[in-house]
Amino acid sequence: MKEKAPVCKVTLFDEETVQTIRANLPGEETIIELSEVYKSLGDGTRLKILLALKEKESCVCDLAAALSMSQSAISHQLRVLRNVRLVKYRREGKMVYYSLDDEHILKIIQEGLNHIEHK
Amino acid sequence: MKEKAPVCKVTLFDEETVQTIRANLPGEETIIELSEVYKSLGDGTRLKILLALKEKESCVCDLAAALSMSQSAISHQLRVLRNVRLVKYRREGKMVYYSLDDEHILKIIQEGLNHIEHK
DNA sequence: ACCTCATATGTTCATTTGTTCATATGTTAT
DNA sequence: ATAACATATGAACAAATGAACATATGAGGT
Repeated sequence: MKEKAPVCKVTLFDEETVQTIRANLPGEETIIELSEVYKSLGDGTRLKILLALKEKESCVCDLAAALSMSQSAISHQLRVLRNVRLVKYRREGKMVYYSLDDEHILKIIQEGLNHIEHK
Repeated sequence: MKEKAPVCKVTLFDEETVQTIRANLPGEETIIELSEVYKSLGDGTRLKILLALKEKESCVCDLAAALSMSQSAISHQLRVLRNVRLVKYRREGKMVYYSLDDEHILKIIQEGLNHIEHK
C-alpha cells in the first residue's frame, strides 16, 4: 500500500496539484493575447519576414523580392505581425520600413531555433 | 536629388538588402519545423497546459480537472505538444505524467509574456 | 489638379484546426 | 480471464485561417 496512491477517476484527482495549477494560471485575457502572438509566429512566411528583419530594417518591396512573393501577400502578413506588435514601422516618403518591435521577439525566435536544433 | 533614392518598382529594389536577407535565411525545413512549434503554442488550451506543467509535472486527469475540460480534449492537445517535443511524458502504472521537454520552452513562454506585458 | 508608384485592405473560397462523441489501448487488481 | 480505470485515438462537424484576386489609400512628381 502506498501512502499516496495516484487515483484519478474523473472526479478523484490530486486536489493540491489542481489548486496549484489554477492559482498560477494567468487570466484568460493574457492567455488569448499570448496565443495570438505565437499564432502569428506559426507561419512560414511570417517567420521568414521576421528572420529577414532580424538582419536589417527593410521596406515591403525588398521583403517581397527577397521572399519571391507578391507585395500584397507580404503586406497582409505584415499587418498580422503589426497587430500583435511583433514589428514596427516607419514611413519615409513612399516607402515604409519595417523592423522588429523589441528584443523579446529576437529571443523568442532564437530559443525556438535552439529547441528544434535540439539544443 | 538624394545620393541613394529609394526606388522599388517591382523589379527595382535594393539588391544588397535582398541578397543579405536571402543569404541569412535558414533552410525551408528549419522554417517549417520552427513554424510548427509556434503553431502548437498558438492555442489557449495548449498554452494553459504548458503553463500548468511549468509549475509541476502532472497527469492527464489532473490537467483535465484543472482546466475543466474533457480528458479527451486534453489528450488530443497533448499529442500535438508531443509531436513538436514541447512536452515529454513518463508512465507510472495507469497514469501518464507529462512535463515540459526542455528549458527552451520555458524561455519562449517567458519572453512571450514579457512581450505582451509590453516590457 | 493629375498620374504613378508603394503599400494597405476587403472579399471570396479552399483548407486547416479544435472540439465532441464513441471507441480502442494498455495497465492493475481480482 | 475479466473488470475497472487512465489514457489514446478516429470520425464528424463547426469555426478559424490563408491565398489570391481586385480595389483603396497615401505620397511624390509633373
